[in-house]
Amino acid sequence: MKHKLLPLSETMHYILLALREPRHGYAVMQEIEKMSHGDVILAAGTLYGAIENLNKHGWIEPVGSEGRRRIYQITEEGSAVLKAEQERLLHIISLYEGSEANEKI
Amino acid sequence: MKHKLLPLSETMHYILLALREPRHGYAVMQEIEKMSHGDVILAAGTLYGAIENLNKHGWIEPVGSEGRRRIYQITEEGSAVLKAEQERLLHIISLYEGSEANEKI
DNA sequence: GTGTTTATTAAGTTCAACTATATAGTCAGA
DNA sequence: TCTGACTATATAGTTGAACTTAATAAACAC
Repeated sequence: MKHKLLPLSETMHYILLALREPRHGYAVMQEIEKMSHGDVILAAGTLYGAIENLNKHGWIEPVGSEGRRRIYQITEEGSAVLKAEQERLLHIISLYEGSEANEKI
Repeated sequence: MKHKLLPLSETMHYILLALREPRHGYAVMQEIEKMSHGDVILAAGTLYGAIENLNKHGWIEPVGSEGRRRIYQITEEGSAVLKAEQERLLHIISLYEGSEANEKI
């Protein structure tokens, strides 16, 4: 599953995590702020650009709309990417000696 | 500790991890290939550019040389960055429901 | 002595993420 | 009701990390 936008950037990663539930762009922005305890606040341009990009790659897809709002959700391919990303991160964390995650991968 | 090259890219992250031991550029390249089980193979341009950048930011420093080889090692500031990065990754992993790392952060 | 590995440098390209701005609807309070 | 804040999306232009490619050169094996 080699792909040009792997490894996932923090932006892409959080958007995919947020879209495990169907959400429109603005709601994704708010969910990410919440998930990250306010550490990650995406600018509008970054958010909508990334959504367009993820949609183009088939990792998320539109699943309806409410007025101006366009609702997206992660696809099966997107979920597979998330799973691979989780394993990549667990591997990197295992390289920190003394880490609580050691010996897990 | 807000910084322009945070969050750490995979490249920067592996280089810092490799330089917890003193190493020259080429040895860093090999260590990263080994650490990542061959998944991450840095091109020469990427590696030396990143080393220059990390040195400029004070996260690694030259600690001697052997002929053409210039040996670098992580600084205290670099170690602090690694620690922060570890925590960031553990937090993101905790967002995966059912993950073994859940409830750790 | 020819080819491979070691070791570093530099030029030029790509694209995600950024800033900044434009647009427009909704909604609360003065 | 009008003024500002919030909701919601879009787009133009900039920056810089990571990439490809290639040049240079020493050391070593065959």
